[in-house]
Amino acid sequence: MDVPLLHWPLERDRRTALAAQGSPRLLLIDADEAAPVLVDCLEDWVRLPASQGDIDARSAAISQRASTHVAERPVLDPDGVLRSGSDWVSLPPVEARLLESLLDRFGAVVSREALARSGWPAGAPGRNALDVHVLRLRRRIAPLGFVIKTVRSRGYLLERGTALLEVESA
Amino acid sequence: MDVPLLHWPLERDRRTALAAQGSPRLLLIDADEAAPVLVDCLEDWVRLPASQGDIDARSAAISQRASTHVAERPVLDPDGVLRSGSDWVSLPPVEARLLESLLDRFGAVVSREALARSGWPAGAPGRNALDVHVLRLRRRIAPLGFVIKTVRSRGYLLERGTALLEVESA
DNA sequence: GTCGTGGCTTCACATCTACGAAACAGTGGC
DNA sequence: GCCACTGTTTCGTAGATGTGAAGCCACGAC
Repeated sequence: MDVPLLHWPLERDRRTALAAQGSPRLLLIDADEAAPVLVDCLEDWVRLPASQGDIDARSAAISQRASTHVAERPVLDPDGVLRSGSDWVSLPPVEARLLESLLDRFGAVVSREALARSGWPAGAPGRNALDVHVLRLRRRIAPLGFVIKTVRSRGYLLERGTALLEVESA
Repeated sequence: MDVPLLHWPLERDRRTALAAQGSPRLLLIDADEAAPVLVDCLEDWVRLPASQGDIDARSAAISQRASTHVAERPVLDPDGVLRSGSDWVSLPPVEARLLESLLDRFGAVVSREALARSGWPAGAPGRNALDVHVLRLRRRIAPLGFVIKTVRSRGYLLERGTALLEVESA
């Protein structure tokens, strides 16, 4: 709901990071700074000084757009392409099957056993294979704004990322 | 290209009309007027008095969004001429048939097998012929701003190129 | 507290396959 | 003969999958 406010051009890197992960953001620019070039619909800017009302209005507009543009859950088409909004990534066969399971129970826990069965119907390979594929899957879907949470000793759970916080500490 | 400017709330009806037909617009609101609630991505507003620079910046952003939102795809003549806007390229027979398939499923994956069938209805030549023709097709359509993405082990996908960084070699 | 262990994460590596790209050659129209 | 179109060979590279090992962390035993 809250749209992160950041100063422009001071927090240029943060803006780039947010844009890359498809998160909404509102740029606050100084009185004498040139207007930034917007990169997508999830961004807006206000020139300082600005009233709280204006800032709130623009935040609300961005939030609304974000909810229109970014679906609650992604869609996995039969070709292994995972889509969310206008973004997409292609998933290799094993990961596509894993994600299909997670998507069937979006927001709920899927046990490791169930995941392994859907990933390898003919029987799982080594014990570690599932872990590694979950790791790879996590990295692949991160740009779309989704995360796979671990529920220790229970399984995994797919949900939307919290979008607002993360700025990379490199 | 030009985004209509209209006064808010004076031209309320005009705004409604433009919104209804999906046209972009920029609202100019008086200093003491509350910020309007935006209805879609093709709208923005500035509080008066505003610099021409700010107005231009927001106009440009709206224009850009408008062009992004319109799922523009190229058109393929029966003669093998591919058109997009005012640009066109002529495609040789095999490549024209390949592109026709990709265009039928614009934005979605087309399998290599399906492509091969449409390119060579009588039967595909060597395994590599498709790769080479996709390569040639890519180079041919690049100037029009379209790209063919590879979805490994699944097929190919036609979509619009991302950036507008026109490289015109004279 | 500390220690150990199971559960999970991450990296490094090996293998195999799919794809990309250049270079070359044959064919046919003009 | 020149040139566009087509197809083939060949080589290089990036992606997909699996395995082993190191490390971190929570939690219970002590």
